[in-house]
Amino acid sequence: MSGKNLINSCENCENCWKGFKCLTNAEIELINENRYEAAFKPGEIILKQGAPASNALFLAKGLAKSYIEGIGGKNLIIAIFQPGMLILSPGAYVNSRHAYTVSALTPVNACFINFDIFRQLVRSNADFAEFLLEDFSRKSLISNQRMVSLSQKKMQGRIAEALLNLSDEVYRSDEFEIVLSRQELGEMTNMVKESVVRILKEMEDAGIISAVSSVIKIIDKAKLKEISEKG
DNA sequence: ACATTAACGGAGA
DNA sequence: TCTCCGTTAATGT
Repeated sequence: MSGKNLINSCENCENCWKGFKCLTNAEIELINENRYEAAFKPGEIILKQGAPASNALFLAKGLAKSYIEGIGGKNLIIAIFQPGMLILSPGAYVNSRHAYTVSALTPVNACFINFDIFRQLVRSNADFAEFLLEDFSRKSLISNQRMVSLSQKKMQGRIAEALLNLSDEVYRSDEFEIVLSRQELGEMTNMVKESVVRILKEMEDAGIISAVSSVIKIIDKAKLKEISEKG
């Protein structure tokens, strides 16, 4: 960790969580005074599954993955977090433990805010609370949908969905340099890395994508969508 | 339709 | 050096 290039205030943070727009100046000040920003290198653990959840976390810079350390040492990647996103461990309101591990995929800056402060704002500001509810609900919907995909789609469909997701939501481009390894792509789509390699090659041979090491290019997006939807 | 295993070369620590 | 990654092919369920 290093202490370079930290944000000096919430007001001038371009990547602040949109929920903070609901706060009064005094409440923003409260957040700012209780904010602990830290920098992480790729691969470093930001939140550890099972450890006490005493903070709300905001990603100010970089990309991070959340994953559940499952059975037999197998990981399941839950989500990719981007700047501006709230990372509030679902366990925070339930058992005060992190339900999943969050680690940095790129250099990351993250702001920690004491959960008691966060909870205080939820109680005192209804708009803030409602925004949080919407944020949480949206993540829940996505999670449920992913459960269906992982359990009902075949490998091609799962990979297609993951690639479309990365293209549309994370990189916002049809050509991107993926920060995930083939192993991690497998942890996202519930398959072994060998299968990931094989499916990517099949799709490449079919002219749907190009995947040269970490640079992925979507050539036939319509076809990829079809594969994703058909399962 | 998948996982597993083995084998190999390369990158990086 | 050792470990992780990407890749291919053969084999197992």
